[in-house]
Amino acid sequence: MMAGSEILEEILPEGMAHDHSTILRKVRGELPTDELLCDLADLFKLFGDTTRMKILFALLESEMCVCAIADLLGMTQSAISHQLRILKDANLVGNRREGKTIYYFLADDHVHTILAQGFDHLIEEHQESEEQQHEKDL
Amino acid sequence: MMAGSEILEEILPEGMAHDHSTILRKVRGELPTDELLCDLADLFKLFGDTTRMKILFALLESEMCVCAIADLLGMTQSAISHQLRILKDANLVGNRREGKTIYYFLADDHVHTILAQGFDHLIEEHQESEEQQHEKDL
DNA sequence: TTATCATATGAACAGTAATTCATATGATTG
DNA sequence: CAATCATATGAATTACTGTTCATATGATAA
Repeated sequence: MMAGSEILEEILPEGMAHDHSTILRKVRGELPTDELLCDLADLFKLFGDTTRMKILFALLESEMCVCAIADLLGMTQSAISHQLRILKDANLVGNRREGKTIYYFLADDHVHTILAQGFDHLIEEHQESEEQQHEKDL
Repeated sequence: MMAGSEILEEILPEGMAHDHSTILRKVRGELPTDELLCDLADLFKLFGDTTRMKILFALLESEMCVCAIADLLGMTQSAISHQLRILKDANLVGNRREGKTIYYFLADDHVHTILAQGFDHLIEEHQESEEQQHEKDL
């Protein structure tokens, strides 16, 4: 038993104390490529800003021109324009020109689905914390 | 016609040139509260980092101890520990102790659903760009 | 063409967030 | 108890990101 663990230590690479090789092999095989994981993180990053979140929710209701969004959020036209560019580069929104004004709209349904999913998580989490509060009350 | 637009300009608040009041009223009514939108952005922010994304995908396969994750990602134990704390504070992961080692696991199914949704978007987008490439080829 | 409106953009600045380093905690073993 | 292992944490550093400011572009109307 003691002798066994001594042998184990010799086999393991230095600096690593206990054995995760089995799990590591399994997980390594299932993990997506680095590139895909980065792309995925980059996608979620877009939803990880309050301003962009507000813009997306607004566009969920109706297409809007830049200054309308700026007015709605009480922010600079420039700030909104910068964020719209980021959203457009990621193909989350599109735009069309009508005279001087440019209208932005959601590019596809995925935005709606992703937002809804996040919503669900928040709501369930909120309900859980309410339940915990309830348990404390008893 | 000209007189009409002059009257319009008088009615509109200064600095705002064309009329979005109708759309603004509609959208303002449907927009969630600032607090909810911030919470939602904060949630997505968690998925918006490559390291955390990798950790979550790893835990999707199996619960893991901190040093196994560190080894898997080729990163410092400290870095992983910091990120795990963030994920735990947000209730996305939980942990259990077994002797000296602490195992982390996904807290609920929402993580899986949210990640899958993001995945779908990426894949569809990728397919679209392939189709566009195809069109160019013809 | 000139003036104006709507939007875009680059540079600068400020706030945020991830990693590293050193160290602390907490559990186990001898 | 001392030593070691696994993990956590605080401070410092570095990199990134969002907003602002000034200005540019592009379209329309006079």
